[in-house]
Amino acid sequence: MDLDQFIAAVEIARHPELRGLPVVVGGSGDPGERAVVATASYEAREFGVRSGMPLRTAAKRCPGAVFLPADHSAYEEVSERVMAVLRTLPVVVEILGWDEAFLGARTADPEALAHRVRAVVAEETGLSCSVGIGDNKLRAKLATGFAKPAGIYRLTRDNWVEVMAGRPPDALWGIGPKTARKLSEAGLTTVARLATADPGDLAARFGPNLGPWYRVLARGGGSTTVEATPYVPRSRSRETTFQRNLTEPGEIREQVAVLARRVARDVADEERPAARVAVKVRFAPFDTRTRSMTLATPTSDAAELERAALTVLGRFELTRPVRLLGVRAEFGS
DNA sequence: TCTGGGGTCCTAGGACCC
DNA sequence: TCTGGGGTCCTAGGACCC
Repeated sequence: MDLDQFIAAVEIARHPELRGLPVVVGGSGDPGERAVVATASYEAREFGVRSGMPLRTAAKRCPGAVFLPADHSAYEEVSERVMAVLRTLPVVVEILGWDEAFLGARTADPEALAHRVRAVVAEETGLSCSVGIGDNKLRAKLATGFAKPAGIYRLTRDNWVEVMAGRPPDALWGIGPKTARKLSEAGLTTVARLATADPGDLAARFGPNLGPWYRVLARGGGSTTVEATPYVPRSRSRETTFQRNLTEPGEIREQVAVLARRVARDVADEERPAARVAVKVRFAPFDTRTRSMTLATPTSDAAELERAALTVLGRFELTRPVRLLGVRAEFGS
């Protein structure tokens, strides 16, 4: 189940006068700032506005769009309501993000179940969603994409080859633009070709695990286990892109301390100590580096985490303007 | 006018140990 | 005078996803 234009839909629900208009959500709602599009309504997408695009670019492509600030807590609240509705159905719910979940079910009539999912979500939340049906999670996930918007689509071993064979490898979930380019350099320009590629050659090009895995993906393989077990985070992080680059070392240290204290609050909420601290520095124009250290003893103490972050920061040479700083805490295994 | 924020997992090299 | 094989941990970076 994947909610249609989720963030834009939440905004339209509470600002009904925006229905039918191009709406772009992202940053603090000022198209002039350093920020990107979180979601664009379908009307804005008509103008070529896409998620991840700088707000400035979106404003150029669609000057008439309504720009709204991202309101994370509002989206989280609506998302939780949707997930609660899904749990009232005879399915196992595995949350994949704010707007997505795997629904595990055995049924002779998956389309009937899918219609029910769409109807119940619409009745209880007013939101539209799409449902993909698959005989494993990969196929269900891809089917959801074909179901959009507001539809249902079935992708199984029966129609996998017919639907997928001629598509480029980055149509698969887990193969992005970089890997697609490397695959095409090896002559692997379609899912069909990747499905019959030599596993040894793939291992040599992409690593012992990833390489052969790509071939499995191309054959439509994947897990069928849908798990409702609550998600246990491996790390918590905070980062900020500054509207103006930082150049003063003292200011950089202060901002890292601020981020470290926010991360420490998140760590404390987890009630598990952090075992590792990493600092990210993005130098202008866009050169990103990370440094990290394993703590002598895992800790949740804010002062200790701040000290560790500043120690790691000290290993950077801060002679260039900084556009982003980030602090991440990793939990032990 | 460049390019958010919050995550996960994999890879590879070096250190270190037995 | 030349040196193996296996394992784990640490670290940095890359790629991908929502």
